[in-house]
Amino acid sequence: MRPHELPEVRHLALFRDMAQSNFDTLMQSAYAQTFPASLDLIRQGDPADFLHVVLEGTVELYAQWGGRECTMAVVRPVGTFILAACIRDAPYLMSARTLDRARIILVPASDLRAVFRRDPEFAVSVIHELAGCYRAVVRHAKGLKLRTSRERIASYLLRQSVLAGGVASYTLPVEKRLLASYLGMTPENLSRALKSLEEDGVKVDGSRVIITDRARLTELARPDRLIDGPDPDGAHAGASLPSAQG
Amino acid sequence: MRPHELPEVRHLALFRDMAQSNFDTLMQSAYAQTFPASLDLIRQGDPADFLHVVLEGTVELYAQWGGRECTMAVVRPVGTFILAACIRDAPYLMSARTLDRARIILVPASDLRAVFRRDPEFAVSVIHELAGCYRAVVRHAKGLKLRTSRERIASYLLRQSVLAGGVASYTLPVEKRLLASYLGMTPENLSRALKSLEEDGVKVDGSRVIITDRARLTELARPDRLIDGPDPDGAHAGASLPSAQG
DNA sequence: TTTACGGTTTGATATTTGTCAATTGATCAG
DNA sequence: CTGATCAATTGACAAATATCAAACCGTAAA
Repeated sequence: MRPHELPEVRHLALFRDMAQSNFDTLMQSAYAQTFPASLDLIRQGDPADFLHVVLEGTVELYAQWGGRECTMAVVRPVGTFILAACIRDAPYLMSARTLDRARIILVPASDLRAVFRRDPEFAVSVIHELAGCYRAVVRHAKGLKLRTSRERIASYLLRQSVLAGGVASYTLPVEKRLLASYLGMTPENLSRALKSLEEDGVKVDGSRVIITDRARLTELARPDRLIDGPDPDGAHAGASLPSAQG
Repeated sequence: MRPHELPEVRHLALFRDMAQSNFDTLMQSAYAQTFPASLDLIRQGDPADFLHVVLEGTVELYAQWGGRECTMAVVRPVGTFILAACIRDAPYLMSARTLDRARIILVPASDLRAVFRRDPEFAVSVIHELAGCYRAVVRHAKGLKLRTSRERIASYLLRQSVLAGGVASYTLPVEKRLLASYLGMTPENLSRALKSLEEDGVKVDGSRVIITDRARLTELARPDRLIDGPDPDGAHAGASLPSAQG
């Protein structure tokens, strides 16, 4: 692991409050590795051996069933994934692959479980992290069940704008087919819906998003803190796609 | 609280391992109450004041947005709900209402937070519980995104049969409109789909389910441990509807 | 520059799903 | 027993969404 990387990990909400000695223990058995783009990191169903921490690059969490697959979340630096499987010592529910070249730290799950049993501060951090992950997935499920495709797209586009500081224009952080899958629709459907949304205050040209009528878009998206976040206290940052992992 | 109730709570995975003194502290500030059917217990967006423990009866967790609503989970005895909101001291993401007359214990969230900070065993239990809740919602989301309506229904009917011990016949534990909402479709859609499923090995007459051709139904449902559960270690029971709450 | 590749868009079409309205059926209070 | 109520079903229809195929386009390798 590189010298500047340790402080970055230590700065994460998950590792911030634990005793230094325990942090050192965790990191001694951990190792960092750089992976090329489009590489499979995890196959759903495999036993959970390592907590993953993304230092650079982007990782997609996706699920498969019966020959189909769908994107569940995207993890960006500095974020962790598959915490829950590690804790339960259970098989991964999701697969993971790199989208870009990515640098990732692998923390052995067994050490993780040992440390939160003897470091109360770390246990509390894990609790907060898990509660946050749980709430993120509940939000995602709410969006899928309560909103139509157009509404999900509108909400997503508006939320990205807000996360970027309320700007009227920005670029999409992911490919459209991935976005479509994340939002629970086909690429074709997304493409057509985006075109139709020009009448509702947002224009998308390539990966460039331009909000032409914020009021109109907001009216359609009806943003809701209980779906779109963030949690009021804001214990962890909102990634470009709500990083609903663990 | 009644004398026989305390041991039932204590027996829950969440409270089983904590120090007796801390359990006593929690229960001293808690109080039990009996509610009539169809009563709203929690409105989404309200601050999380109490962890709820269902002792008797049934509670529905549901979400609302823009005049629509959908069922997210059903909690049965003995189970807890909205743990995550309590921990984060954040607003509830879901509403809750009784389906039957229900007896519920209310544990102040502030005490909860105080206790898991000083009782490592309890902290570990909370971690396990949250990880389990997280995984349950991920499963639910996977089902929604990867399966069609018919497949979700088939999976549900098959899973219920398995949970009941592999029986060929059983009665639905909830009303069909609730089931429809839980599975992400309209009651009309569920009704028609159920009829069409007679050709796929299951017959539903009123609330009576009869599996007429298990192999056929299994072929359609393609049950998957990573969606339908349970987690291999089986730390907590599978309720009639996967009780994906916290 | 040119080609090759993969993402994206578009068109035509089929399927699924939702909506609205009416009817049936079961349950329960009076 | 009877009416009221609400869940469940059914039919007709509309809307949303998926599928399949082809064309388009931007990027990167040759």
